Amino acid sequence: MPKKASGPKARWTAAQKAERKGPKKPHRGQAASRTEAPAGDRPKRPRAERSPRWDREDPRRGSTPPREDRRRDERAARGDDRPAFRRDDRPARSERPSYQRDDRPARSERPSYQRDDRPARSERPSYQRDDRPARSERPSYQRDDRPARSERPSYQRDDRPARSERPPFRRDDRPAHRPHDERPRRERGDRPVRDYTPRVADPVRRDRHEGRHADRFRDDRFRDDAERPRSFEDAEAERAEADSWTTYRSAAAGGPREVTADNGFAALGVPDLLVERLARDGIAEPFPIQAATIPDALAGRDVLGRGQTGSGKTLAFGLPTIARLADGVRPQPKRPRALVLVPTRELAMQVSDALEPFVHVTGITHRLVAGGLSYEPQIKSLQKGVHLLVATPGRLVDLMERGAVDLGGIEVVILDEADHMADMGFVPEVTAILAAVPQGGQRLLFSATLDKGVDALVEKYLVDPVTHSTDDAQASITTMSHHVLLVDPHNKKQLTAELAGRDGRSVIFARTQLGVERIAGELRDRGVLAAGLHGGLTQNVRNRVLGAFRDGKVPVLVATDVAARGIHVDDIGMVIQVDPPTDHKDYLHRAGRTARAGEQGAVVMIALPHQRKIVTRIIENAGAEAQTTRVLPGDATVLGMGGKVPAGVPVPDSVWRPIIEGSPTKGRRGGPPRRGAPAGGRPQRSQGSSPRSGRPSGRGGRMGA
DNA sequence: AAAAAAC
Repeated sequence: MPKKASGPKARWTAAQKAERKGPKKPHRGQAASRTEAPAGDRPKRPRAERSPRWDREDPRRGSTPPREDRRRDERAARGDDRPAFRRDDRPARSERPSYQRDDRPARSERPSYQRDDRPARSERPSYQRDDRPARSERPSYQRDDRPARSERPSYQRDDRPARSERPPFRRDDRPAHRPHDERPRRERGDRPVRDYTPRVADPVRRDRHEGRHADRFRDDRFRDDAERPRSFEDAEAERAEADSWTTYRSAAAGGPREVTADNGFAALGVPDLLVERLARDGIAEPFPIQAATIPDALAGRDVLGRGQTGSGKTLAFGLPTIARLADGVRPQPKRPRALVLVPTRELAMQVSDALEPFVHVTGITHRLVAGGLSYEPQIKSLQKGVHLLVATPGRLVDLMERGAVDLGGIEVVILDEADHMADMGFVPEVTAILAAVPQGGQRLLFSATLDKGVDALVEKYLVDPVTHSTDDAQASITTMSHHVLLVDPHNKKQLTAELAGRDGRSVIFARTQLGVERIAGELRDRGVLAAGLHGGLTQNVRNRVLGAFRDGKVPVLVATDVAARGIHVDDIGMVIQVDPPTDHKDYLHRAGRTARAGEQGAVVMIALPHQRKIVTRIIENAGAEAQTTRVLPGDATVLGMGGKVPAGVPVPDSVWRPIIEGSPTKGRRGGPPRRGAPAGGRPQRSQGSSPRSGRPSGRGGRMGA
């Protein structure tokens, strides 16, 4: 085929043109070939070659193949297998329907309404009929770009009652929720720390706090000397006076209390709002660990805090963190600003509850994130935005993987029971979490037994930490008495029952989940109302058991080390250990369930003769001094410690089962559960079968070991 | 070495 000559212009003669045209290569649009051969003359193609569409017998089409098919046949006859859009036998472009002009984007590129396959207009939902007003003309709720209803905060779901119908706390204009700069300065919570220095030197305030001169108060405000600038000496003198006064006030605690901001917490730099909230609970003076760590924590430093069990560590890290979060900066969705990591779910709940009043009073938000609880509330409040997260590691990592939380906004991380969180079992999750947190944020590590175990974490994630250790005071150790009771194996169950049968609350620690179940059952069989607590139970049961113990419905809690750390229950008079703890740290934590915050308490180690050595060494390492006594059930030593010989009549199922299992409607389906069988919150780890499915008293074996 | 920590 001659190409266009590049030299002097050659022109075709008419004959040449006519020859060239021929049937071989007709011009586009001329469609010579279309009329060339009548359909009937062509050989019939084998069935397989025909258009599949045509093969479907459509009665409407009659016997003549449609035009396209005819064309294809003609092309095939010519041996022309070029694609349709390259062929020259189609009608002129302008003659063809728009969808055959070959210049529209591929179907997948076209907007849905140009794909030619949408249902008829009347079949389409109203928002797809293309006749609604322009987006900008439509009301906001018809713009189709707001998040799904379930994703929106409650106040944007369009179904709440009118503002005037709602209770005041749902009207969304409470101080904490007003934009930061519209709030009065007093409520902004962004004043620098030094603004929180005690105002004890103000005589007007002092009068008010003392409750004297109540009727003079208004006048006093305008007294000259109340306004007069004070000299440094004046201030110091008045501060000293006020200090002695606060001491007096807290010593004389009891009865309705004045709400005052002038106490030891204010002196540490704790914001007024928090100090006042503390005072409302009668908490006026910080514990040593709080006094030691709060100023550094408020200053933003990394802190390692080691304080006795029951010495108020939760507030030591909680107050400075809350103070920091109360700066008016609202968290973005899914991006909490601070994180408290704890090793057990119960402790997470306790920490969350303990911080609640202070979170509330500062108008910030916090959220418990732990396993065994439903995902939805946790995910929803994360989505909504929350300042402070109190979490167990497993669930938090889970939520990270689900994309429900982004730790990129975390400013403060607290590891409660930090040495435990640095244990092998926790390390993968804890490091995953710490790696997801921005570097350079504040880190607070607390534990009663903070030791070298955290060194690796400290090295990697902390910057110039300051260590505060207050154990030399040995506060809890001294209000606690330690005993080793040596007993022969065949007497161990009876001895345990007698100690547990004492008046008041006791906790019994055993080594394994099976041990817990067995001991709790054996105690009930001897007439002591006891309930087991361990990680093999559903969270429901765990909550109920701990709740019943806290409420006093069950006086004896039998637990694994799940309850060894941090769990606070008032007035536990005795800790009984039927299995020796792993090490001196576990001993201290178990022991620390009693003698909380200055109370008295006894720690009893029940040891078989062969355990004497190991047990003595553990207690020695713990820094305690124990009395070792050989005992028989019912002897003077046991009774002298408050032990009582139990009735020996089994506690009826009807008494203990409802306490532990709750209402039958909420319990497991399919009839009563096997007695004592762990409910299996985590199937892969729960114990396969009941440790004591038969009559418990019919089983031999020692307790423990 | 057990327990804890996610479904």
